[in-house]
Amino acid sequence: MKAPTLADVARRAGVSYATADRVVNARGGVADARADRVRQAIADLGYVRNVAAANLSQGRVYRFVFVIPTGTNAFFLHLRMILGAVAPRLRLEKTELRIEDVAAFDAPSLVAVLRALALSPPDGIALVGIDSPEVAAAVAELTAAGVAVVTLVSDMPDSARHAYVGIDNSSAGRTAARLMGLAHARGPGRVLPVLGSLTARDHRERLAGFRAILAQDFPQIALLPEFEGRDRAELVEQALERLFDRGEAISGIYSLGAGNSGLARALARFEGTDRRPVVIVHELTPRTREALGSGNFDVVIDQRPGAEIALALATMRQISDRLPAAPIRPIIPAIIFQDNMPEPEDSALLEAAGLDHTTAPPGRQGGLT
Amino acid sequence: MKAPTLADVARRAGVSYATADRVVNARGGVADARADRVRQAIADLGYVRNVAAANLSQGRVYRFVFVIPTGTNAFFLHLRMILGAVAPRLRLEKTELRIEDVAAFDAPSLVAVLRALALSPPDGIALVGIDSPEVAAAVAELTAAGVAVVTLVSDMPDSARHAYVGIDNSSAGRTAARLMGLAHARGPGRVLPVLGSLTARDHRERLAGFRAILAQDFPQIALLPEFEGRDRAELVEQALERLFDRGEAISGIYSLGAGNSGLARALARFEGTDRRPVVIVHELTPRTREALGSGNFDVVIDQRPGAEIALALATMRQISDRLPAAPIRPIIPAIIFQDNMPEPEDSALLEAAGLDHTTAPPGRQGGLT
DNA sequence: GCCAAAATGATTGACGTCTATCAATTCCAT
DNA sequence: ATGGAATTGATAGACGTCAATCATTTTGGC
Repeated sequence: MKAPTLADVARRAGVSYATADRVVNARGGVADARADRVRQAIADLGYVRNVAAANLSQGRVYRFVFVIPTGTNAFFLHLRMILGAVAPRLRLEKTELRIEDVAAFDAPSLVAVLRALALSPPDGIALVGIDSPEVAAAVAELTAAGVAVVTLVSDMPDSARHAYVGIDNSSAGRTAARLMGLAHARGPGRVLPVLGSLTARDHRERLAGFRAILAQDFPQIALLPEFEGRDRAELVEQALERLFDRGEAISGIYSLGAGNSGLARALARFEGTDRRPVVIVHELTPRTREALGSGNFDVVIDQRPGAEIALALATMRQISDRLPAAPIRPIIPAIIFQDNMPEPEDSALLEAAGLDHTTAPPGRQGGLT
Repeated sequence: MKAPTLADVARRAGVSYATADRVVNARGGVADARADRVRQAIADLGYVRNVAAANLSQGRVYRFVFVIPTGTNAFFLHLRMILGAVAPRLRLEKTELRIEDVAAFDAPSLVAVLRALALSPPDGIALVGIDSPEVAAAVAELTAAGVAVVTLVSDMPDSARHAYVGIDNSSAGRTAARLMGLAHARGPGRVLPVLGSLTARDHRERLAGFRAILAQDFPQIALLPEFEGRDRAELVEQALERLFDRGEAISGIYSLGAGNSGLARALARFEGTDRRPVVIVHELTPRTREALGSGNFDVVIDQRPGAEIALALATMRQISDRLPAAPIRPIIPAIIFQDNMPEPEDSALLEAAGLDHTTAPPGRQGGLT
């Protein structure tokens, strides 16, 4: 009834425990015929190695590295904060987290970091994908070396990464278009997309999805040429000021990158009027949170960095444990209005910070603590 | 550098391993003075018991029970399907899942089930809350007996349950109102709420949230009296037919319970016209999925049963492990349009059916969902 | 048919915890 | 002070795996 152990496998295969162990841990020095019998026995019994016992015996520690872009991008700052907050807890689970900095949108820099990591390879690496053959090559080297590699936020589908952890960006763009259309009811409009850079796959995909649905279902809404703000607030602000000054009629703005504090500032001129465009942006940050609350933004599409980190960790651990990979499904983004803003994580994290691990079992002797 | 063991604790407290063990496992028979010294040593060293080692030594199996309402409610059928699909892989993690049936909306029946479970108490129970003192009493007995109890989908805040796993229903109602308002642009309208039963806390909360935002931000939208459809499709269908026949001008429908196939049928008459009301419903099911796809519903608010089950399991396991409880945050519902429907789980589940495991411990650290 | 090389078996000590048993020591009431 | 009870210590076996060692058997080349 209970799960078979490696001893059971050995018995069934008619070999010694030592031989069975040589096979499962690929130590070599086993004749093919015997190795096959062992593998057959594993299949017959449905043996799955007990990872907890294995880790216990080895005193194993998982070493995972997150490679995160530097800069003032609020989303990545948030990601860093969450990583910092979960790190102590993870240490209890024998998992060490490290953050490596990398310049944003910079393939050579990312390659350099990855090559440096390859020198003493960790168990897993999570990185924000960049479309570049050089990066793909570095990833291939890492996976070949047995490192679990997952792309975070932005994928590299043509690389050897084990999995992508993030939202379906095309779907997010379509969702934004649907919301924009809904908000225009059946009336006409002119909508401006603002993005960071078309070289970023996630931005490209969002824009494409957005365009597709607008064209398909909302022909009465005109699409203005997109503005590349390089995720920098000043650039976004200036560009919008210019457009507004020129008297452009803009009924909606879809900001699918960062730099939204610039957007918020540019919108200040509509305060109190009812002529503010419908505004849909990505990522819940202190700024976008505030703009939502004050009624300056309408919708935030948030990729839930906490969920992404949890999934990335679980995925890397699973690969490290040599377990059959579960299919990874995309993260479902949160669609947030002023009415359903989740509590900021900070408070919850603080709460969790002061914990006591000492409590006795609730049953038995009433051990008060 | 490495984590302290119980032997370290004993040494530091100047007691034997046996005594330290008596304290952490509350076996009794330890003088207060000594017990305090042990607890002090635990605090000083930051000792956390190694759950994996403990479970290994005991050959421990977690036994968790989900108490799920019977009937044709598509959401609960879906929940059952997911539970069935995850059960095999959970077995690899020494976790046994059982489903107990209970009549829907029926407090006495739920009490009976809980009392029966109390006879040989499992490690954890997840149940759909019902507001009733008798149920609360039964829950209190279970938690007192050391069972981890979580409410699923609908909470019982005044009971002794350890945690609630589900969405913030009031927030969901507000979100629905915001979407409804957006879709009315600035024009007037008349909106009909359809719900299952006002005795269900989740339904009550959704309705209250919906009303609050409509009243606050969309005064031009009139709120029709809500219809209680008891989550039954025929009742919903008949009621709507009657209203439509009577020529009621209805610009929006918020269906916050089940029975949405009836709603879909009643809406058939608007096919091809542009006079269909804006329709917002809860829960992604085969029916609502189809209605979204064919353009008969506009929005589905889905509480992501898969995420709920994963969080419920992680929570029950954590309580069973006597670990400091991480703050549980509400599940963030998915807001789904025809453009961002996730792939049906079935295919992924089939794929995963063989082997794979991982329930990403999503509640792990505050903020990870 | 001999020898080295390769393959296999047997066994042991970790890892950290739980459970159990038994011996030794305190404590307390009489 | 004495005896019984309560407390404390010491220790061993089990859980399933890994890593290592050493002994034994088989294989292949000549």
